[in-house]
Amino acid sequence: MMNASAASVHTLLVVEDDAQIRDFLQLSLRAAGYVPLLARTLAEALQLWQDKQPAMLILDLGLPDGDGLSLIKTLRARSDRPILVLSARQSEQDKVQCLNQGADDYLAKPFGVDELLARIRVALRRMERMQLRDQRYQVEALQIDLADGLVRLHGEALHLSPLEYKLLMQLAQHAGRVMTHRQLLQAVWGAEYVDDTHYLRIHMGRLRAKIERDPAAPRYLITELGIGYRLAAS
Amino acid sequence: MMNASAASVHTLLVVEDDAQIRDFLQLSLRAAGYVPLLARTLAEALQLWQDKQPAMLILDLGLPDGDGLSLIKTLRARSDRPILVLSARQSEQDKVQCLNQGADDYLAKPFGVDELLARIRVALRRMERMQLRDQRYQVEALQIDLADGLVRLHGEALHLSPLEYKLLMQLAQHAGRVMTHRQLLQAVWGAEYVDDTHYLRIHMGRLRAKIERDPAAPRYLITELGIGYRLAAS
DNA sequence: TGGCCGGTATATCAACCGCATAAACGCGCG
DNA sequence: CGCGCGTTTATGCGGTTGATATACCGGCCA
Repeated sequence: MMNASAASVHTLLVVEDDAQIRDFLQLSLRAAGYVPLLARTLAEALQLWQDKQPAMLILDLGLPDGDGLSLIKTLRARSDRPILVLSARQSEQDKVQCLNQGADDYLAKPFGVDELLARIRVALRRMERMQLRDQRYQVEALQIDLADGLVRLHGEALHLSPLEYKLLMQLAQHAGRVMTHRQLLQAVWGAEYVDDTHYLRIHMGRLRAKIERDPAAPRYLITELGIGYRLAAS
Repeated sequence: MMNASAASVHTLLVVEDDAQIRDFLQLSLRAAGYVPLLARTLAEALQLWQDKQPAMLILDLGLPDGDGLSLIKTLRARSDRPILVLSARQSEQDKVQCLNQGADDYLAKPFGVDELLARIRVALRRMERMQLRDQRYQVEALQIDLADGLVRLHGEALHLSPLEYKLLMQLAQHAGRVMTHRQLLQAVWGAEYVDDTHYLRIHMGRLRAKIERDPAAPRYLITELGIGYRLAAS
């Protein structure tokens, strides 16, 4: 059985110029089960944001190379992900300005780790509710709602096992493109199972039995010989 | 600063026992274009919440007639609307506890009006993105009124324990969609109970005993193996 | 054409894990 | 004290999973 917590590992972008605080944040976040990405400057932050697409931003104001507010505005324009601002400044005006520009929360230094973690949790919790909203995949009679966690065939829901569901979601997220055996095994079973293509065959078979009208001549779940599998695109 | 347009006038429930602060909040909020509803006690608050369905809750901790935390848990179990906590207590533990139980923000006294307004704006802004769903749920003989908190089976109201009620409301709010064990535990028991799935099983069983005609073959309360539960949609 | 072979699909079955249910316990409250 | 409710403990059941075995299918070559 796969690890449940592995599914909800969040990547957090931390923008902080002070090396000491940066280390402190890195350790705390990692200890709490997150994957922190560290940036020292706004430019670096923007790069990482686009590159890694972290779940949220933790931004320390007062960076050397520019105004933190501009980063908030920029990111808010592109994404709905949570932004939490840390700052040494206590002034109400600063807070109001940040919040108005699109920040979701503002935490003044000095703060406790526990409060920081709690506020991160709040932000992520809320985001998860909104996030899976309009992700939907459809080809012919097969329809996959990631939001509802439902898979429909000719309109009526069909029942998948957790593993089959994971597998199908994985394919649906890269619909139309080939996913290699290794990729699928890595994503569904974990890194240790990367070579056991055997598992894949079995469960692909079971998936086809439920999804395909004629499993011997699959219309949705295409096998790419010697490479992997692919979910047909519209 | 411009006012929110008249089209989006928001009703805010303010729970505050100190008359002076209450007046102050009332005036400030009204001046900012909101419609404040005032409550002195938890009972009153609960009543107004069900009655008027305000857009969010602003809760002062330390009320005379009970624990504010319980109100947070109760409301969070029934609704996704924002909860902002005000408190004289500065301790980190208080903050963490509130945030874990489902509060969206925590503002320690003394605070400035502008910051309060900014944080309210953030909460409402975010909420508007999430579309609230219908306040009534019905499938076949099962009918749930989220507004007045009534559950009917074949037309006649049936009695649920507070916990069963919370559980069912939570499911009804996301009717048709799978709710994970973690989500349900977080919403009903709190963030600390996120891993105790056995609580869920037991109380789901009791819910089914009251709701389902044949609990062994549930029609409304569907279990999604390895994932969570789902209230069947029409 | 027929046989071999790598890669792939299906069948069967046992072990295990997650789930449901029952029943006992503890606690607050009238 | 007895009642209602939430928690804890115990136990049986069924679905899911993965191991093993067997059948398939196309390409290649003699």
